[in-house]
Amino acid sequence: MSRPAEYNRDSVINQATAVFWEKGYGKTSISDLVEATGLQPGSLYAAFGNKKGLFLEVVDQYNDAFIRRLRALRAADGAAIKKLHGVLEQIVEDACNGKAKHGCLTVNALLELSRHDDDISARLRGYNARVRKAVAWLVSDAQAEGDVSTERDPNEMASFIVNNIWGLRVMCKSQPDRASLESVVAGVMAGLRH
Amino acid sequence: MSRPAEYNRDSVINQATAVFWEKGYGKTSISDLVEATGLQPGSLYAAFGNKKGLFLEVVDQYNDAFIRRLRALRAADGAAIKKLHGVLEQIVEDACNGKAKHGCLTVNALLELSRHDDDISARLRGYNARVRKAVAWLVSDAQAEGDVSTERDPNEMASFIVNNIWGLRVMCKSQPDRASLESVVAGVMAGLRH
DNA sequence: ATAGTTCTTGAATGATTATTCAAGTATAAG
DNA sequence: CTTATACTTGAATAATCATTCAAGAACTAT
Repeated sequence: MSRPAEYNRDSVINQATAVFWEKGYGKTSISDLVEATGLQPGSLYAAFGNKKGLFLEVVDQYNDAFIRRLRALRAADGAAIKKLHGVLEQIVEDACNGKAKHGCLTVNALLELSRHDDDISARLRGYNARVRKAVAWLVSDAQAEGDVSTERDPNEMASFIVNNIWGLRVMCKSQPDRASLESVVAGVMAGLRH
Repeated sequence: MSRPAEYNRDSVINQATAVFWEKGYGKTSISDLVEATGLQPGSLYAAFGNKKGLFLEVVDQYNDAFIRRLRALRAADGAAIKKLHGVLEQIVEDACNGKAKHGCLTVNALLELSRHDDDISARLRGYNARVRKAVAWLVSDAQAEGDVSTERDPNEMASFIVNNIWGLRVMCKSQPDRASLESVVAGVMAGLRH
């Protein structure tokens, strides 16, 4: 019935993710995206509407991946407290080996755009709520297993954990030493136990 | 010998601070700064070199003010643990009453520019170290007063506190409820005690 | 083979940007 | 008053940007 598209939508999004992650939204030009994806401006606009539309799909895919990881973690074997510790350690590890030198796409986007763009800030707020929920389930498990204080609500403790995750993702942009990051993790674990 | 300048340098920096804080670096145009300061482009460039030069002075002034506040706090009367609690509560309060709806100028700048600009990221790294030092002194006082666990180094505990400060300043951009923020503070205090 | 549909191309558009600079202006010293 | 010096003005410059669109290309169904 019609000419088939030559590109694969998911891989275009992945290629765009790399550019947005490295340069940020404002500093990524359509030219950059044309170069990274191999699509001409016309095709990009036909497929995603505009620059913001493409960015929203990028952010969605990125966020969904993180939330899926958290949910899969809950279903896996092992103590919940170790899973929580592992999430934080992974962030520290990524920060140290340079994998996170661009920080977190979501946090970057939130700080860059939330002032100017209600679509994006609403989407990121919703994402934040889902992450907190996923973490709260892990906290709840850990409480049931006796590894986390039951004095406070799992949702409140999840806020505390997520706050530290976001802090770490800011911190990792200033090339910190591992000791500083590890002491953040130690502080979080101490805060959870009591 | 020459025509005297009609502007006051500090008040120009203050006016520029308001614009950069609200709009971010990239979205602040020279036109915005001309409007806010009353200086024409030529005068701005004569006084500050370029947009980045003005921004650096803005960031320096903003950071120095926060560090001065921390140091003054140490010299003031009262228990150190209450001072630390007060710093966090102030951030929560600002986040709730909308005073911090633009977040933290420094964190915003770090995330927006650290990838592209070594001058700015180096400056912000130094600033981070000074904040951590000032907080570490307060932790050290609180340990001496018996309100904070002595099991860990004051510098490490300061990293944990600063991480949460940065987290809060990210969080406050997504219009959170007060309960979430308060539970962050509760988590930090629990982490310090044990 | 033809018609219909969708995809691709990439130059053109119009807006916005940081920065420069030549001309004009105000002050102080001689 | 004259001259030297420094500040102020704001239009001009040259670059970059997101977006559009008309023309050409590829595929399917009939």
